[in-house]
Amino acid sequence: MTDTSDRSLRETSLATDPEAREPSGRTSRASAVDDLVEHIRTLISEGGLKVGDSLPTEKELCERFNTGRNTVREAMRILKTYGVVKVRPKVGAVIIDERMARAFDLFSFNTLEVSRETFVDIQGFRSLLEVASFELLFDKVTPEDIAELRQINTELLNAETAVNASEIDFRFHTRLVAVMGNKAILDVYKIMKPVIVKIMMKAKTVQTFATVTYSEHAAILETIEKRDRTAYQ
Amino acid sequence: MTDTSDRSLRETSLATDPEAREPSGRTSRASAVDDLVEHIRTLISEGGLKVGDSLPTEKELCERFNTGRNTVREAMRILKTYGVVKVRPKVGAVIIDERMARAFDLFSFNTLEVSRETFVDIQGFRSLLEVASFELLFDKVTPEDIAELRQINTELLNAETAVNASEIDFRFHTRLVAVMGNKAILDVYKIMKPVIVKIMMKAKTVQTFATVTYSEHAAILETIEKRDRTAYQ
DNA sequence: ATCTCTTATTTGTCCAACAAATAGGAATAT
DNA sequence: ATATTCCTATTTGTTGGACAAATAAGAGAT
Repeated sequence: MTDTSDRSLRETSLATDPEAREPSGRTSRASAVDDLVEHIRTLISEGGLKVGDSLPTEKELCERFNTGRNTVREAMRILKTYGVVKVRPKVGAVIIDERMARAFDLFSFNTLEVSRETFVDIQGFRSLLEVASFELLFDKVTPEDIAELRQINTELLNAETAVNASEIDFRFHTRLVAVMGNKAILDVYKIMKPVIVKIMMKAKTVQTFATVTYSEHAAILETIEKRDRTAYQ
Repeated sequence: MTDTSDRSLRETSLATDPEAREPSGRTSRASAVDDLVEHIRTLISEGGLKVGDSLPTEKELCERFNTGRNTVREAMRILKTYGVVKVRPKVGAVIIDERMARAFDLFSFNTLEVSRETFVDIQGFRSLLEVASFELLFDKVTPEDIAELRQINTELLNAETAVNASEIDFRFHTRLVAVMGNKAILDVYKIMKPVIVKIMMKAKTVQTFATVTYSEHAAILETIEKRDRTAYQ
């Protein structure tokens, strides 16, 4: 960059402190990337940057912190994964705050199989969520919502596989939750999708979906339409 | 790597589908890095890899998916940030599952303020959760639970700062949620802790915590003890 | 058999080049 | 003068190569 002589002695003057920089308290002293993330972090807080503000360009960050561009990119990649910045070509990195959504994204990363306990827990969580939200639905639901829900439910009759039916089933319930207009709840619900779909598929055939599940949905819609609160449960 | 001729035509054969690969449903078609993350993800699930197993080396990933090493590194950086892999020099990347810890890290990133919408949504979600869980509590709660809850509530009287009081307040509610014995709900609740604490602190002084909040908690405990379901709401 | 040292492999960082996207200005047409 | 189109410079996205740092595994010495 500015001078080409020092490859090995990397910036030591700007480093805050070598130890205990990692959030998780890793033992090893921070890498250049972790250092840089920390620097950018202080850059944001000390500079009083808020959502919507821009960060310096990659090149400027290279020069300012005397580091290579790939290092800058890896640091930015971390921030992007955190949901703290959003990067577009030519525009650069602007600060956002989608950390909540990203936090829930973590769980959609279903590389590991879901343990039986988690399975049960999420099932409980789901029913809790839906029962609780039922009260709210009455105040929020519109005829358009109901029409759309009925449409989705109809698709259930034409589903060819159980997997397909589960997806539709999930869409029905997601749409139901969406009526509440609470993004946090919707996010959580979406994140739990893989597990929920599994739950729905468990011990259900295509016929079951087309008959039992369909009827249940229809009953729910009727109940909502009539605002018949006591009929639920 | 294997062939040096094609710089521009990047592998299209292995790509699952270009659209709607992002969890958050972004519009843009996936970048090479996002593609690669997806590939590695399927590599893990289809290969039946579990915690402790190793991923291919960076070079092997380059060759297998016909991509540059920096792209591989950015993809791995995402996985590291997710808490799904742990990378050490010479050893390579081994699969871990520290997603929960990483979820907490997200909000320790306290440089940003929480946006107003998130604020409102979380508040709604929280009350929903707690109202809904109330029913379940009656069946699950033990005298030990109540004693512990009362102990926590007492601490509220001795809190010196609003921050301190908020923490205690959160601990009370967390403990309440914990009574349900549903880990999924508890996890979600913990993840939202920073936001919830902020909500609790908003427009509350230490006096408020010591009087109003304390009384509310006490009332909740009494209600639970009496199993007086109708008294709630 | 145990220890030490070397070596080969792998990740970490930097650099340079080019491709792709695009914001902003220049040139042109109306 | 205004609007449209085109061009250009800037910035991010991707690739390849080089070297440094860490270290697991094997070779060699005791």
